[in-house]
Amino acid sequence: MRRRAEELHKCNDGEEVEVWGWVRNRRRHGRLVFIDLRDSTGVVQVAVKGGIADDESLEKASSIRKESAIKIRGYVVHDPRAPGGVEVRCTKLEVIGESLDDYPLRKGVGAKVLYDNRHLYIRSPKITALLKIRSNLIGAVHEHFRSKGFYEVDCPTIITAAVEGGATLFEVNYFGSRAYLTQSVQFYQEAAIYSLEKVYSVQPSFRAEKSRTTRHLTEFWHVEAELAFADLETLINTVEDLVHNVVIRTEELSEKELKILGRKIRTEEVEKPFFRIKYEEALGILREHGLDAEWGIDIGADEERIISSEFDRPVFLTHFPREVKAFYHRLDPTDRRVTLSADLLAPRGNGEIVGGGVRIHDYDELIERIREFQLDPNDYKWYIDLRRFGSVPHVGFGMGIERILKWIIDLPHVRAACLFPRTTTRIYP
RNA sequence: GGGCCCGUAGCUCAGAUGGUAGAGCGGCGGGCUGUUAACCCGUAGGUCGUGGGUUCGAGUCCCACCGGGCCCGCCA
Repeated sequence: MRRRAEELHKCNDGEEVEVWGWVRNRRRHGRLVFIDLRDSTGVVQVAVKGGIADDESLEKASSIRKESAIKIRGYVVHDPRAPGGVEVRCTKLEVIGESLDDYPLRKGVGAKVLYDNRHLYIRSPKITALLKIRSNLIGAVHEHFRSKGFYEVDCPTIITAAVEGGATLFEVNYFGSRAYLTQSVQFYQEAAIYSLEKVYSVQPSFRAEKSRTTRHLTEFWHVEAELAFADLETLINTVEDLVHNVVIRTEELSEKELKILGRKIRTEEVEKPFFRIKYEEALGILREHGLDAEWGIDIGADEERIISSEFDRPVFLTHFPREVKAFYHRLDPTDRRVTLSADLLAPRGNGEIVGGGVRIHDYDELIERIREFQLDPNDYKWYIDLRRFGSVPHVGFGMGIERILKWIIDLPHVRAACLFPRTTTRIYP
């Protein structure tokens, strides 16, 4: 009977099993060969011994290359000398798909080799664990939104006008006319709330900015949501619930994978409530740290680090000046210098993980803000049109999957959270 | 767009002050029935990223380019 690597410790001594998988490593001792056999559930040691296995199997075990796919027939033995306390004594080894060359990855290879061989590197137990955690996290996002009455919508990724600015879009030749890859599905979701009221999506966004830091990807997975009949307070509570529940749930689902990675998700970091400070208060904190924080400055990486190091839980930064936020942010009716916006900073200098705010629902205010940013209202015709037919106050936000992962499992770079990352310098494999 | 750093064997790296190259791992051959990134013995493998310059002589100094990494701006 075929067994998975992770099931073998539950088997009785002497139980006959088949294990199918890939040769992770091999150690030869003459007529005794150890194979670390890997499948999607883990790694198990196979002992191929002369006298137990037939000579053909022993010879094959002795010469087989790393990452060859093989089928082992044998019996289970609990043996303290085996890693994990259990191994399979092989009676018959069968090759399914042999490695045709020496495997290019081994201990000690550098980041470039690993990313050049990402198609192979993702087989490693650590990357396998990481991909499972990512899958658990995205599952938790869907669980959360569905339990809160949101509908999932699927929005186009080929668009004609920018959401943020103009300079950071990837251009696409669309049958001879100019189109772009989307940076955000926000505008489409804003349309969808007039049908479904509460919507969310998980899909890729594209940013062409030539940013080369450990927090940037040119293609990243974006959780976005939009809510009708909502204000800033509702937005903040919605984001707080989402981040709290998703991190807690991911930790629950990923116990085994976290052990493999040697990581611990600090669930105490997502205890509610998160901190909430206004832009103006943030300037005060910066001044206490000796910075010349004038009204109107944007909160950059250095500033974010200072602010987030003041708190041991995530911090909402709200009420940014109108000049530093995109045109669609609603101005605060009680102080028109600022927007009703909220960014969420992760602890320990992990920076912005969520950006959101109240959207402008008033027709005239939207036109005014588009002009203020020297954009052409004709580029946003249908978006503006939404304000002409039953417009309601609404809010929305975007959250970066890879940034959440980088934060909660201490990754060195957001690209480590991707199956095949896309950065300014990497589009292959 | 701005700043800093790196490129030497398949991989990870060492090669002060200029004198034409080394180690470990991996590969290959041999040995080994309890290893855990196995070990032991032997062995092959490099126009030093590319192009140009300085010099009697360049892996080493200078310039340009290519490839990669980090930080900032910008963002999730």
